[in-house]
Amino acid sequence: MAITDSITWPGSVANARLIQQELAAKVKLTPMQNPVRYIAGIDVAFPNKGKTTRAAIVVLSFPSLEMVELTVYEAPTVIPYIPGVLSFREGGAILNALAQLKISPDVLMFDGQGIAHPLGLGVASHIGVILNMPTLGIAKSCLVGKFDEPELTKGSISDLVINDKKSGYVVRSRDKVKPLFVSPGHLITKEQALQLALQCITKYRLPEPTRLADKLSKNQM
DNA sequence: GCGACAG
DNA sequence: ATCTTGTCGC
Repeated sequence: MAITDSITWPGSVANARLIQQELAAKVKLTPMQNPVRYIAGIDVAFPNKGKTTRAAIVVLSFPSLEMVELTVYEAPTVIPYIPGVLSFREGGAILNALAQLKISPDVLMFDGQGIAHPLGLGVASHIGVILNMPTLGIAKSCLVGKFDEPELTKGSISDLVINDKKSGYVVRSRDKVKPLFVSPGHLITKEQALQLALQCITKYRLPEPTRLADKLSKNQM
């Protein structure tokens, strides 16, 4: 798919936060209008002791969840992991990987947060605003917010509350596993993000898009 | 000052 | 996240 934008390190964490603040103001949680035919799963791994940044993307048909395309993009790692500014570490490689895609997905699912972020701009929201397309975040742990532990059975859900606002959901995707943190990224409602996540969960903890992207990023396919 | 902290 | 093999639990 055609990508014209890029993400580069702003020089400091303070500058990164300023940019996040600007972009966060552009996030729209309006209902996704078009039907989802293709959903992409995106994840990034750091092999070679972290020296290499490898972004992996899989495109699945929806709701059948059949893999129809996959791509990987590698580059030297430039930014260390700093909580809160993850998208600047992974964003560049993700955009380059997306540019290699032949099929244009209708929505992008990320391994990380959407708006459930200190400044309201997790990696899913950041990429969504830049590309002006629907995105959602599926994180494996909590970054910000309060929540009641969901029941231990698969399908149990509780609200993720940030600054007294219901911003996303905590989802038990399998019996007795650590819950997932679902939040909308851009151009999608939190309810739609939850429904998409639920429709992509099969027999594993992670939903198919990010589960397969994770495997691909680690050369396990 | 202290603790928390996506991947 | 990464480095790593087998192994315990459902």
